[in-house]
This record gives sequence, C-alpha cells and structure tokens, in this order.
Amino acid sequence: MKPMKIPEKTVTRLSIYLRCLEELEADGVASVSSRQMAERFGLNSAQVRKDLAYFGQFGVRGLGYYIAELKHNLERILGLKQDWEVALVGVGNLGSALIAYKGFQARGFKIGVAFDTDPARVGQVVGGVQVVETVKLVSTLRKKKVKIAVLAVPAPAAQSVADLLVEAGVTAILNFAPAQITVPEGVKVQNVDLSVLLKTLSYHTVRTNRPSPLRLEPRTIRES
Amino acid sequence: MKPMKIPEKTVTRLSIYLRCLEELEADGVASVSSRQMAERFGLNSAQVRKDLAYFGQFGVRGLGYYIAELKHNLERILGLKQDWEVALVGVGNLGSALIAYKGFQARGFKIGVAFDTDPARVGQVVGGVQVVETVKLVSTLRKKKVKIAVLAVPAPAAQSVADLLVEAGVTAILNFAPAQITVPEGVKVQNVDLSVLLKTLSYHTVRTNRPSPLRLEPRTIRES
DNA sequence: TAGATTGTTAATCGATTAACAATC
DNA sequence: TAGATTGTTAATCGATTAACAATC
Repeated sequence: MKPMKIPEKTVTRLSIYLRCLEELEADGVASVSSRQMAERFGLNSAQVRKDLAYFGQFGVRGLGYYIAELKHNLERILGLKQDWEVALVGVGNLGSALIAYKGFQARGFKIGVAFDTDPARVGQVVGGVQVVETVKLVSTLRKKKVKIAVLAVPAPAAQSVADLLVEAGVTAILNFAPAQITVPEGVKVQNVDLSVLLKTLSYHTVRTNRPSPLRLEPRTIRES
Repeated sequence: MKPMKIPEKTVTRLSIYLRCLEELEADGVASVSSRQMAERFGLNSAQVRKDLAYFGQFGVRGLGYYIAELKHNLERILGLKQDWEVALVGVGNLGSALIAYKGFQARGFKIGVAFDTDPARVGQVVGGVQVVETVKLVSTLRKKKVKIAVLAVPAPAAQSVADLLVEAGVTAILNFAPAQITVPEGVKVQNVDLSVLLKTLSYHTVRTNRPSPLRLEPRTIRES
C-alpha cells in the first residue's frame, strides 16, 4: 500500500466519473475506455487513467474499464457503500431548502437532525427533520456518531458552530456561510460561497460583454 | 496593452479579499498589508500581491493597501458597481430556496424572473418573483438583457435549458444540476454539484476515520 | 533617514498532458 | 496474431512561493 497524496481535484473527478458510469450503465453499456470518458467531460484521457490509477488497476488493456466493476470500486473508494447521516446547522432559508432538496439526499446522504438557536424553530419538524437547539449539538452528534455536517448559519456564527462540530467529532463540513472557518488538522472543510460564485460570473460577464462603454483602467500601465 | 490571462482561482480569491476588506472597513481600519490579508486565509502574501497585480498597482510600498481604495477597485474589477438581474430556471425545492436565500441577493444580484415548465408553478409568484413558462425564456431574457442565470432544473433538462439561455444571450450560468453542460466559447459555466461536494467529504471521512481512532490535533488553516 | 512592504522576477512545486512499453 | 488501450514515466505547463530591488 502506498500512502500517496491524492490531489483534491482527482477526488472531485472520481465523482464525475461515477456519474458517467451510472449513465452508461443505465444505457446498458458494459465497458468504456478512458478516451470515451474523457471526451464526455472535455478532459484528457491520460488524466482519467491517472486519476483511476491512484487507487488501483481497474482497467483491461486493449479494452477499457468494465463499467459495473469500476463503478463498484469508485463507490467503495468514495465511501458510498454506506449511508451517511448528515447534520444540518442553521434552519433558515438555505438550510430549509437543503432539507427539502432531494438531490442532496439522493446518494446515501441523509439529513438526520438539524440545529438552530432560534426558539421559534427549535422543536419544529422541518421536512421530516427534527430541529434541536444548538446547545445540544455536541452531545447529540457524539451520540449519533455523525461525521458530516452542513453549515448554513450566518457568517458571524460560522466559526463558533464549526468549533462545536469539531468538538462533537465531525470530520467533514460543507460550509455555506460566507466566512473563513478554521478547523484542526484532519477536519475537511468544503466552502460553497454562493456569493463568491456569483461574483466570479459577474467578473466574467463584464469582460465578455465588453463592447460596452466602461473599460478597465489600471492606475498605471507598466511594461517590462 | 497585454491581454494577460487571469487564472480562475485568482478571480475567486479577489472575492475573498473583498470580503476581508469589508470586514476590516467595518472595523474602521484604514490600510492592510498583503501579509495581514494572507494570514487571514492561510494564503501566501506573495500570492495576494500577485493576484492584485494582475489588475494594476493598488498598493503603497512600505505601507500596504488603502482599504477603501482597494475595495473600490475590486468592486470595479468584479463588476459589482452595477446591479445584476439574474434569471432562475427551475422553481423546485432548490430554486425556491435560492429565491428565498437572502445572501444570494445581498450584493447587487437580484433574481428578477424565474422559469418553470410545471403548469402548477407557472403564473405563481414565489418570494416576490414571477414564475414564467419556460417557452417564453428566450424572448423574456432577450428583452430584459439578462446576462446571468441560475440553473436549478433536473439533470436531464439541464442541457436543453442551457441551450435556451445561450440563445437568449446569457453569458454566465451557475449550474446546480448534476450534469455536464456544454456551451459555446465565451459563455461561462460555474458548476455547483452538491452531491459531488458531499461525496468528496465522504471520501475524506472514510480516510480520516479509517484505521485508528480519531485523533484531533492542533489548529491550522483553511481550504478554498 | 530607517523600516516596511510593494511589485515583479526567478525558483519551486504540483498538476496536466504526451508518449510508449506492456499486454489484453 | 493485430489492434486497441491501459498503466506509467517523462515532458510540459501553470500556479505558488521565495527573494529582492524599488520605493513609500
């Protein structure tokens, strides 16, 4: 066994490959080559092969990859052979939406419990999920051994809630709060800042639709 | 004039820097150094300076960056000096949530119109937003000159809706559908696949909580 | 001025891609 | 076998970081 460090982007792509395999399997296809998969996503076939090769030799030379087998392996690697109970913190607009969002639950991830500090929400059942007061977060998640949490609280509360999650033994956090949160080594944070994503699109839009009047002008122009 | 290509990640970080500046400004601070900003996010100070230097010389040697001025410039660069009307396609669970989500609207982005094919939803007003039938998408968005759209439809519909958006003159798409969508050159797609994000966390969790009992250790930094 | 910090170039690091022997 | 495609190494590309002269 080689303790090689796997690039983050490789792991993300594994999920993409898996989705591809599911589609192909639904089409009744038995095998697929790295080139075929790459073309589907505008990637390089060597990259597909390399990504997979980090985890083992799943292919058959001259043929490609057996879909059922590769799918099985990717599910195993990604930890999708088990169900995950996910905790939600923050049952506001976004949090409620995430409970309702079926795609979120689709693949073995189930929001089993939600936390909020608002007394108006505590005790309610939102989309089948019990809303518990945040002071009970640590004891509740420890008891349930929850490892994955979704953070959908306002930015100022994000760090303190993250601290609670870590204390409760959570090792992976999907953070929707527009805030930088700091966690100990070994805890993984995935930030999803919708506002940042929109700003990136805004940037792109001003550049793309440039024929408009407003032009970018750095304070000084320099040439080497 | 050199039309230098700006890394995608640089643009993303600009948004982060801007958030930092907003916080500092609220604290009444007048200037900040690249080192101070870098520390806040666990980045390298040279990276901060380099990111900014792509767009001009905004700093003062020996001092750092004047917050008000840099903030102004980042807003200009990111296209935040104007309001953007955003179109939403797909008023299901996620779509409705995005309408309700205030953080989404916060910074000059306003969902002005929504589209859906479901007759039960068409004609309704959700969160103050009119739901229009998707067949009217192209004409409506052309008339309104909408450039940014949020795609929150089921995966199988994603590509055909994306085609309509492009036809309507949209140049930036925030895609929540778990599907690979293909667009012409010049149109920017930001994919936000919540399921992929969760799988990445699942991967991390099986690896972290694997052989040994979990060990949590000193505090370190971040992730983007 | 003396100290600090930028803007920028050069070095390093990491990830993508090309190439090809191995082999189904 | 002949053709195809993997797994992997080497080459390339791009992004991060270190270093430092310029200069406030």
